Amino acid sequence: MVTLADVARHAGVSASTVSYVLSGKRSISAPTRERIQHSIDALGYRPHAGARALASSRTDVLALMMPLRTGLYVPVLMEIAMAVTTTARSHGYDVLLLTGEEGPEAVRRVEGSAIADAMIVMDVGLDDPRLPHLRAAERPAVLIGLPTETAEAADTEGLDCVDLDFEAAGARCVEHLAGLGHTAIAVLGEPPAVYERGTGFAARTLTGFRAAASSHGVGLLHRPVDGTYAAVAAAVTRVFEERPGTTGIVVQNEAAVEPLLALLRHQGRAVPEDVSVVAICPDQVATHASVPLTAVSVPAQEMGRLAVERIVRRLEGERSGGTELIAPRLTPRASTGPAPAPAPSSSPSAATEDRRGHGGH
Amino acid sequence: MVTLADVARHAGVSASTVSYVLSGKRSISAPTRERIQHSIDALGYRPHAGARALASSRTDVLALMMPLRTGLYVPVLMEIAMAVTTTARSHGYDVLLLTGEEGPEAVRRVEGSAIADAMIVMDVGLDDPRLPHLRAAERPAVLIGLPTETAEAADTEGLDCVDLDFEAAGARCVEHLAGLGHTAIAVLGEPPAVYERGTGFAARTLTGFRAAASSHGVGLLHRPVDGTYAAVAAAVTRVFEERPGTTGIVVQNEAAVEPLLALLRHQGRAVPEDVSVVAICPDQVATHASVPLTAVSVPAQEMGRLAVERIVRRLEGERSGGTELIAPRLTPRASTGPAPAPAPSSSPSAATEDRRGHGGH
DNA sequence: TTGAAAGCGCTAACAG
DNA sequence: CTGTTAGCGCTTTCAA
Repeated sequence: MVTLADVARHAGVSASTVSYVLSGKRSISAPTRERIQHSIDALGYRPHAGARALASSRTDVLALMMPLRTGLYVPVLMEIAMAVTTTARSHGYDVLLLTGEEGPEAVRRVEGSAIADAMIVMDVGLDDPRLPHLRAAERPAVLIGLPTETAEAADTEGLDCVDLDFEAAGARCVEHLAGLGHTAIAVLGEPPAVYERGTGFAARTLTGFRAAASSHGVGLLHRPVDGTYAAVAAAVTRVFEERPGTTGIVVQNEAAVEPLLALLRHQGRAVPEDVSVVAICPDQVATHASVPLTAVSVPAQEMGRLAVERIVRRLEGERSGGTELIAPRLTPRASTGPAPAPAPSSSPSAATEDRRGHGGH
Repeated sequence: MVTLADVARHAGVSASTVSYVLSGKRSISAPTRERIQHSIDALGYRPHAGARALASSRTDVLALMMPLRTGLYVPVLMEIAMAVTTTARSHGYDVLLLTGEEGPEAVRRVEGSAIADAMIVMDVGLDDPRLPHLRAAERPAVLIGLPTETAEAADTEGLDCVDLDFEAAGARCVEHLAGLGHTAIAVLGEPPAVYERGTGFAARTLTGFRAAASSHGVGLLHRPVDGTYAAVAAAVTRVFEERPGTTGIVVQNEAAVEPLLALLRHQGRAVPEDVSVVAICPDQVATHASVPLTAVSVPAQEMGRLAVERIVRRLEGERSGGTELIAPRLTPRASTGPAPAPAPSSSPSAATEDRRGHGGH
């Protein structure tokens, strides 16, 4: 193995000089620098990561905690992971992948063993058991997600968070439909398991849906669904029985998109003439669906990139930056249109919540 | 930070004794061991990964090279990655995730910087530029995939490989259909890009398709397709124009599965009465398809697990284990049945290759 | 069964 | 602008 000492000898300088050429932490005369650089190339020298970590207390590694739990849409996670590794590399960092359910234990492991300089934490839950450990930890952490139901109630003290503003995203979807005259809307949400474990983004989106429905006087039904045709069919069928006047559907569940469109087709409901559909999903899914979908895009890449940039800044000494929410962007496509002529009478009175009807349909 | 020296002091022993308790590399009297263990717990000691790596030349990290290139089905990759991290943890290893197109450079980086003890390499191409570097490297590597078109022609000297036997898998699909009396078969393959860059598994499957078609006297058309409805429709339509007698379709492209089934439905071709469909895909996809698919399953988890177990054995001193192919398992489901009554005359003469017909249809 | 001590390869004062 | 030197925390001979 080629060591720094080898390079120093080869170049006829001291070890520290070589080290400083590598780190750039003090100025070296052009001639020596070139000579050293030449020796480095000639010998094919690479600094030993462990030695460097020991001496400098920096590993140049970021830990990515990505528990892959049921109900999550894998391609989005993967896209985030890719963006994280790519961005990290461009800043000189490698990425250690932590999946699995180690939870708090993994946090302690990273911290205690100095395995990574910082952590990026995904799939954040409302009462995430990792958070106390993250706050207590020396190393900085950034969450992709928020551990709260609303952006305001952010119990985010000492934690950096990056995420899509799902609350605004949910509201935006409802607003879009309300603006087109729809007054009865159904939401096909993430699988039940996702809500049950209190996943932050799902909870926040729901908050947004409800707030917008309330303020626009729109009726709203919310149905978690697994991403199977059967589950979607059951949910949608029930929705139309319970609220025959439903003309707008918001779907926040990538796996449910095609089943939904197939079902509507099957039921003879035209999109968007009979039913308008808005999705919250990656652009890729929205544009490739069998009907191009009006959608708020989930900017997976941007989330990964922002998280890394945030953490890198913190590692460079910057103070905690609090919460950074990406503003939702809704792109109108072929799946939404004006509400069809309404049934004879109707007098939408006030806000409406799940399973609590409001008069008029 | 709690160091080994702290523990030693706390327990009233020397540093080396603590180290040996941790590594178990020499016998320690029960009393001292317990005392030390108690100190470790009391102080919350964790060995410093960098220091350990420096002193022992072992990092307890495995590098996973997973370039995410276009045309690959992400959930399968993710499943492999998960299996890798999980299995690795159960053996005491962490996983460093390398995506991106660094290729050979990444291999050198891992090797030179002693960043990981071994590498697991995915998305192996026929003439993969990383291979020479892997052979030259000190650290062991295992490929998930084969860099060859056939299992025999394995230019696998000094490389460990783990994979599904895609060649046998391809053959198995054709045999299954041939056994049901189908004599004209079409293959919907991976996206063109996958073949163009010489991805090993796609090439090997094709080899298997062709060999089986040849030996069973079955006509075979092969069409790479992107996973879009339009691409599938174009390919299938052309197939039925070129070989109207086609009654069997093999699909090796997860994204094309639903578009294919939708198209057949749309064309009024019943599955399996008019057309039998066999897939090569994860069980998950086969069972959740709108028609449960007869399929050779892609055992993503098993591949990841085997790769790690293989590499762990090598790190423990075992010699290179060569190539290990998982035997394909075809599960009959609802998508295949006997070939429909054939057109009046036919005299299948001999083997048939892509785009070269054989008489009788 | 335990200790003492010499590094592993690098960084970062401290000196010049 | 460059060299000297003292560790970083752990493993592992060599001794006892």
